[in-house]
Amino acid sequence: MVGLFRANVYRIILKYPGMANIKDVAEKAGVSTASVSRVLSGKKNVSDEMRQRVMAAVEELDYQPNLVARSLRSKRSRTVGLIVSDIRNPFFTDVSRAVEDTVHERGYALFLCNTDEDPAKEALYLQQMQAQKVAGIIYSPTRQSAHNFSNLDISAPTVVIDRAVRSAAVDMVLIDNVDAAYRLTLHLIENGFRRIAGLFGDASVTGRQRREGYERALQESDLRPPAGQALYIPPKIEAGRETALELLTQDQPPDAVVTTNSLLTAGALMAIRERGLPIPDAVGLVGFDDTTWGALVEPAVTIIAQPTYEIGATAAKLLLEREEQPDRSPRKVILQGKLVVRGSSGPVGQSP
Amino acid sequence: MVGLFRANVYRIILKYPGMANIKDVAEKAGVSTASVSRVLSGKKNVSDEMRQRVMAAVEELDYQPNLVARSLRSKRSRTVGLIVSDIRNPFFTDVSRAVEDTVHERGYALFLCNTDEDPAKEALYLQQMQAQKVAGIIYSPTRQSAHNFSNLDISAPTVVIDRAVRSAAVDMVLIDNVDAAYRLTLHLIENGFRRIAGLFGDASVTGRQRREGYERALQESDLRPPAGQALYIPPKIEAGRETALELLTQDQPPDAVVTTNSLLTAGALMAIRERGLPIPDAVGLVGFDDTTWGALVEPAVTIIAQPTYEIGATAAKLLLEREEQPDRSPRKVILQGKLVVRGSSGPVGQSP
DNA sequence: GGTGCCGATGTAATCGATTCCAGGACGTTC
DNA sequence: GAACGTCCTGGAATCGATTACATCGGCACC
Repeated sequence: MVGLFRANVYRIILKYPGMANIKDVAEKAGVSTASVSRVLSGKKNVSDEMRQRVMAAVEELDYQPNLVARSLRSKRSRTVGLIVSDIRNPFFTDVSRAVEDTVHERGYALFLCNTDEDPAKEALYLQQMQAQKVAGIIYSPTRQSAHNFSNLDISAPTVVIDRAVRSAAVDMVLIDNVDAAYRLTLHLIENGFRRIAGLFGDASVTGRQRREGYERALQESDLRPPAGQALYIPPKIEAGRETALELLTQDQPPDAVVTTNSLLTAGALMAIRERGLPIPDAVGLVGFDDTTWGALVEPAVTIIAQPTYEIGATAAKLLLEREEQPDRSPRKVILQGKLVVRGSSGPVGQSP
Repeated sequence: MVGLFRANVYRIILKYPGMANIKDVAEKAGVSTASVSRVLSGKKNVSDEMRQRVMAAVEELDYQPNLVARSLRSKRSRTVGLIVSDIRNPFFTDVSRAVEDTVHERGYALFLCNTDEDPAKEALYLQQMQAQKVAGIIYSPTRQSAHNFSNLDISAPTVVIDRAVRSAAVDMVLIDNVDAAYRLTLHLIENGFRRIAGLFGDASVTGRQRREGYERALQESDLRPPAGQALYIPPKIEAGRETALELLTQDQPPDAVVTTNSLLTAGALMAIRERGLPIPDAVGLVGFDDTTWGALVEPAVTIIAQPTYEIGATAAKLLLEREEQPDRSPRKVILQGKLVVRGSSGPVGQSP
């Protein structure tokens, strides 16, 4: 007797609330589970009476469909995965927010992963997401993966962001990195800087592309990267700081530094401060990404503002569009960075 | 004939690679699916020969278990949900990274949601996560939800972070906000500030607690919040800026401002700059959270550094522990913020 | 040698939905 | 009134795993 009572309590706890399943709803409404499913999935060919009875039962039982069961049977889920190197990079923070907003509007949930630019971690996450049967993946590949993208056997729809890949058979949302870095560097040259060092991220293809734009701008003005002062380094604040410290101690230090992401910019700024050099009079500084701090430091830092929110939102839209039209030909959306001129880039000799 | 051929191609595409299921593995190995499952789940009572045959078939077919099917049957998933107000708040960015690291180590994936402090969105996300059958939820509730936490009928294991809730029946990871704000305010007083304004976030209970610490510190020194200068406002940069601008225009402006999160700190800093007031000589400024920029602006901002990574990691560990021991009594982990003294907080009249 | 236990394996039920298919009711057409 | 199409509904298969239960062989014990 006691045993039975216990069992009942247990059952009640387990069943209530929100634990009713489609069978319970069907019973309560006096219809089949097939009909419940039809009503809930908004199919037509359902009578008004049926619809009402089912909805009443749903209300009464506080029924919530089990999404796991649903995706098992229907072979698709309302979940998308986002793979970035590190969510703490403000660029990816903003992108992730945009992605989440956009997919959420359409009833999708978001898986988030950080790869730390580690191809092994990346491969693992890609596999895990596919095992979870995500509807699609938004993905910022490491340099290695960008190279052999086609070997990655990703079967889920994929949108690549921020970093171009070789394979053309995938949607991409990028900015024109060569052009952005070109404009950024040109701006320094126009303001009178001549020995322009460059700190480029070594983990992704964006570093290479941005270096290309940097070199092109120098070339066109008959300048060259100062020897040993255009370097690929890990995209981390500490690496930026240490490398910049070293540059600034050399015999012929640079009169300006181009950096290609906000972490390197922060590191370089710290180094310049530590050396006690006035910006921009002794050293100019420019970078990428519009961070909170970039506008707050003094002088504020000249940067290329990437349309982060738009990148994330566009990627999410492309992905969900592909759900509808799996065979649509792949698109490559190229957005423009915006040069935001502030105090850190000169002109030389005219700062207050 | 053509039709048949097509069908085969389609099947091949669908099946390969990585599309083998447990039945395929069982057939290839010449055993039952039950045995495959037993081998893969690392159960004992499996012969060596069985293990080898199954593993060989798994290799050969590049089999990956379908996690959706697995969680449907076994009624648990290796996914945890994280619900924050906005991932772009540096506090939550860091926490999310810590959570992801920690759950990933144990083979779990992470769902991320932003509620924008909107109880409706929050309720929706909570429901959605439970429908997805997450293993647990890490959750930073809005003020409203913190109040009626027990009414939320969350059936999944939950760990509340950052913001205490009324119900004691849930794990929590918090910092001692009253004490932190007390120390922060006391520090200003000790440095000679007297008219200390306060900008407190209005969306969460942390704002209230931090105000309590602020008031306590003032009281103990026989001071009071300047009339109309201790305010609850939305935790956004723009709100912080506008409110601070207004404060600084009053007849008797504050000689220092306490802010309770990094967004309000940034806003207040902008306002002080716009008014052309020197920090800390005309106005002192202190806040919460150790952001990149807080150390880079001049003068650098005195703050309470919250142990963000530890908070996230601890919350994740508590959650996964509860998987093992569902009936363990709830724990409340209280961590300490660390006062990081920098230039923005004085002492008055002695800045270089 | 019978009994009982244990370890290894297979068969089949099960999780909770969707979806294929069959069939009944009803209307239309010739 | 037979034939046919359409609309609505329910029964049952299905998705791909886990797991309860049954079976069987071998070994120890009395």
